[in-house]
Amino acid sequence: MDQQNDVCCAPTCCDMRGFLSFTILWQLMKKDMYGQELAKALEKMRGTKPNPGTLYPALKELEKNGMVTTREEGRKKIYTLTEKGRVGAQEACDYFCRVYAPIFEEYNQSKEQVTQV
Amino acid sequence: MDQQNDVCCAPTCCDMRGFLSFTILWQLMKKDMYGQELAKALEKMRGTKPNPGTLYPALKELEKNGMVTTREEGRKKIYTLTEKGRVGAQEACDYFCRVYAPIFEEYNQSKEQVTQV
DNA sequence: CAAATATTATTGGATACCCAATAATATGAT
DNA sequence: ATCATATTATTGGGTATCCAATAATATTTG
Repeated sequence: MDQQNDVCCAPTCCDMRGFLSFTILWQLMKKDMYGQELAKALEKMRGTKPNPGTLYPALKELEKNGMVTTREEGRKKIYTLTEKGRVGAQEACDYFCRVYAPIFEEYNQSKEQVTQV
Repeated sequence: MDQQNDVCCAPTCCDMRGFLSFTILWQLMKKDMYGQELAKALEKMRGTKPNPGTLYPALKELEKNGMVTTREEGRKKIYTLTEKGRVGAQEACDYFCRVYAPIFEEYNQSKEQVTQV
C-alpha cells in the first residue's frame, strides 16, 4: 500500500553508484552507529544494503583519514564522527546540495503539480 | 561578489565522484547540446569541467545503450535524448531525489534558519 | 552445551568516474 | 593563406563503488 514510499530499485538507464562515504558521514551526523546499523540505514535510503565488501573498506578508509573513530561494544563496532569528520561532512553536504539543488527543485515542483490537481 | 553562488570546489573529506551519466541525461532533458556545451553546463553545476577522457566515453556509452542519438552540425556533435533515454532519465531523477531527499530537506531547513535570524 | 544468528571482515573481478597528456581537424580571425 | 581557437576524441593510470562468495567469531536462543 505504501509501496510508493519505498525507493524500490535503482534505474537501469545509467550508473547510480557513488557517494557511499558521503552518505555514511551524513548518517553519522545524526548519531553514532555500528556497521550493520549503518548498513540498514543505507538500505532504507537507497533500497539496497551495501555489500560488506564495499561497506567495511569504506569505513576503514574513513577511519584511516581521521573522519571517524571506533569503539567496541561486545561484538559491535561503533563509529563516531571526529570533529574533522563533522566539519568535512558539513562541507560535503553543502557541496552536494548546491550541485544537485536544480534537480531536486525541479522534482519537488513536478510533485506539487501532481498533488494539486 | 556573487561568489557564494559558485559551487567553488569539492570537499576533501570523501570522494564526490559519481552520477556523471545521470547528470548528462538530466541536462539533455532541458535541451539538446553538443559536447562542449554539456561540459560547460556540468562545470556550472559542479564547479569543475569533466575531463574529456571522462566525458566522451560516457557519451559514447549512452549512445551505445540507446539513451541518446547524435547529429552533426559543422564541427559540433549534438546529443539528443531518445524516448528510451527520456523515460530512463525521469526514472533516474525519481530514484535520485527519493534517495537523497533527506539530505536536501535538512540542508534547506538549516538555510531557512540562517536566513530568518 | 549446542545450534542458530548477528556482526565484522576479506578476496577478487567489474565498472564508472577522476585526472593529465596528447592529437586531429574544422572553424574563425587576421 | 596562415594562425589561433574550438571541438571531438583517445590513451593510460588511479580510485571508489558495485557485486558474489567465503570466513571467523561473539552473542543469543533452544
